[in-house]
Amino acid sequence: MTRIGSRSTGRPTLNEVARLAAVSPITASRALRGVITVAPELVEKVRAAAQSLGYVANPAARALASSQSQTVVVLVPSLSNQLFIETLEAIQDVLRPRNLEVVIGNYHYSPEEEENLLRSHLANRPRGLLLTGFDHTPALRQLLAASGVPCVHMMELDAASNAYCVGFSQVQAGAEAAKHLLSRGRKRLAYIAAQLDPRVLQRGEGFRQVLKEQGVYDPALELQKPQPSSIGLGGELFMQLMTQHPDVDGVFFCNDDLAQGAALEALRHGIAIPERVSLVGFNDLPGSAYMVPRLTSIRTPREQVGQRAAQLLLGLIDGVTQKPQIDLGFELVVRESS
Amino acid sequence: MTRIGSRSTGRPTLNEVARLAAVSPITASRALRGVITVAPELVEKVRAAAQSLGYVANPAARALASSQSQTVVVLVPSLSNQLFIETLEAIQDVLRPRNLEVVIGNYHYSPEEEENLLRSHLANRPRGLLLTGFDHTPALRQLLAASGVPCVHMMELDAASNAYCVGFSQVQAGAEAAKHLLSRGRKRLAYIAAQLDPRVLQRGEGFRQVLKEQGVYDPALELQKPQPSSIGLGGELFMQLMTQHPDVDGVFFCNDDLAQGAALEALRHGIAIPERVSLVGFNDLPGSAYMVPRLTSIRTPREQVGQRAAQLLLGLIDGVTQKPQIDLGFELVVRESS
DNA sequence: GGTCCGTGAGACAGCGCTACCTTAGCCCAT
DNA sequence: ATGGGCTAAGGTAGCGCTGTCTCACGGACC
Repeated sequence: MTRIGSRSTGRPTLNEVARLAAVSPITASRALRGVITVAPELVEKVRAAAQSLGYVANPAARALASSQSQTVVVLVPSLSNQLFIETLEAIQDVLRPRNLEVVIGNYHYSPEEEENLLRSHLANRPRGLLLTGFDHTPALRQLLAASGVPCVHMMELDAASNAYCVGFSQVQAGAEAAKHLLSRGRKRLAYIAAQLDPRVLQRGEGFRQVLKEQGVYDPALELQKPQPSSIGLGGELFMQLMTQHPDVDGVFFCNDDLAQGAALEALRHGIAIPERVSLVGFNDLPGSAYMVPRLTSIRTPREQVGQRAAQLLLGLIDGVTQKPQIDLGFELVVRESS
Repeated sequence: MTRIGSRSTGRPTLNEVARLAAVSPITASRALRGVITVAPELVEKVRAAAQSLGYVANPAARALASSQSQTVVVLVPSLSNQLFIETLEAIQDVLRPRNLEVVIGNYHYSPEEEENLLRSHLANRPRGLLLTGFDHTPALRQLLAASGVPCVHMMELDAASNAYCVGFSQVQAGAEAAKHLLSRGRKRLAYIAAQLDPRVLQRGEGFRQVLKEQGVYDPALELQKPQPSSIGLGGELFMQLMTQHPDVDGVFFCNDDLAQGAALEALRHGIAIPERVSLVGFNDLPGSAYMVPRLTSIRTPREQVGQRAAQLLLGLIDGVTQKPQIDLGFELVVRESS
């Protein structure tokens, strides 16, 4: 039994693995990482030794020595929105097999909180970053540039910048909703939005542009609230709209939970959907296909965004040149509500 | 300009802070951590120096030297279930002010995946652990005991073990649902469940026990499916049940999404709720209060579970003796569906 | 007036790993 | 036979921080 130093953690170290495998510590390190050519039989010996000791590398020591951790930081504005959960799952599916730990940061739609989160997470020297959208504080941009850590932005596109991004055009998606409602012969079109993040504003902008082009835009029919979107709020805003503007015959919602709440409230008040008003939601969240009536929505490729963003990031980490912009589009799913 | 070693990261170190503050590095370390008495004026000098250099401590170096990181690992079976999101948010709210980083692990309802996650996360020497329920592999229990890391179990109670836990009695909650339906004069009671995790099984057990006591238990009226619960599945199972057993007059669902799907499907098929069948859900998820009709449900204290579990863990970390079991109860919320 | 103790500050060494440089051995070309 | 280039393995020296021991100092006590 070797004497264990008072500050030791008591668990097996790389040195012990190396001793058991009768190689030098550095060879053991290389064998386990598989980075530099080590004779196959030595690799096998080291692997066996590590296995038999139950060796697990100390990430802190590794990070300190290499000044780099095996983590990827993902910052999302919310976990309550099912949207980001599906994206996160897809990211994990891509990065876990590469032994990268996914660290999740939730900044609650606050750019300042996002900046603080990034600052503290950068201290861990992550291998890569996945950020949501482009709405960051100037200080965050500086941190990002100074850190030199590869970064991919998700959910939005920005042809103007040369940043790496995976997403779709929120403006076009909003426009698509407007065109669809117009194609159904609807003329008095309203926009109900909450949680006014940049993407929601872009959707509204696309919707508005089409209405203006067709000469049917009425700013009085826009109901935008900063609070988080929810089923309850959707019902409330919808009834408010229908009371103040009974002639409205089509509504676009920035998120499906609002549309679901509206559909339920319409049902409760006997407002015929789609006969009197057509509803179009956004994101095609799980419940929408089962509402009464089933909701028309714009399905957004959130899993693919996560998957492709993670793959793009892996490429950047490996130093492979990558196409900076990936547009994954969106899909209008027409159901009974329109 | 001091020469920077080739392996240096280029960012300010504690040594530089100490030099600027004209104290020894160890004093700077103590001043910034606030652990041992350092003269207040020195603390101030060190703080100012750190501030002016933009110093952020290197967590890897700190973890290596102290063989302890500033993280708390939370393992949850799912992120898709809104339930755990609210718990996670509450945990973060308690631990972030204490400068503990919350690391989230999702094991997708697989005990084996949970074990692997814990194994890899223990390598980081976390300050504490928050686990969901008591359904762990034997190897996980061993890891846990061997690690000596403080641990709190969430969502379930287990009076038999001496483990720390914060939750409520799933069995009693199921029983409560049965009693409520019986109190409404219902006799042919069914149980619809999916995602058959231990907590779902316990709810079913409580429900079943009451029915047996009242002599109205019929095993044919239990519909249990292992796949994830969802609105779609709830509608499907409900219609299947009503087709095969048209005399059913009350249904308890293990989760609200199933109940929501059932309510919508009932609406579509003209099955009168609650006149013909009463529905009782579980968890009181966001949409349930807005369904048509509004759903009766059992509200579970998920935010409080997160909050109290985190607080209990903080106490354990600080070495304060704690009451091992915290029962937060649940609340039957009666609405239109029953 | 000397001893003791408590307090605040510093010196030293090491946590476990990997970057960097060096060395040993081999093959091929000359 | 000799030299050069190449590959595989090892030696050395940190990465940046903190645990542990030591020391200097001042006040309290006999």
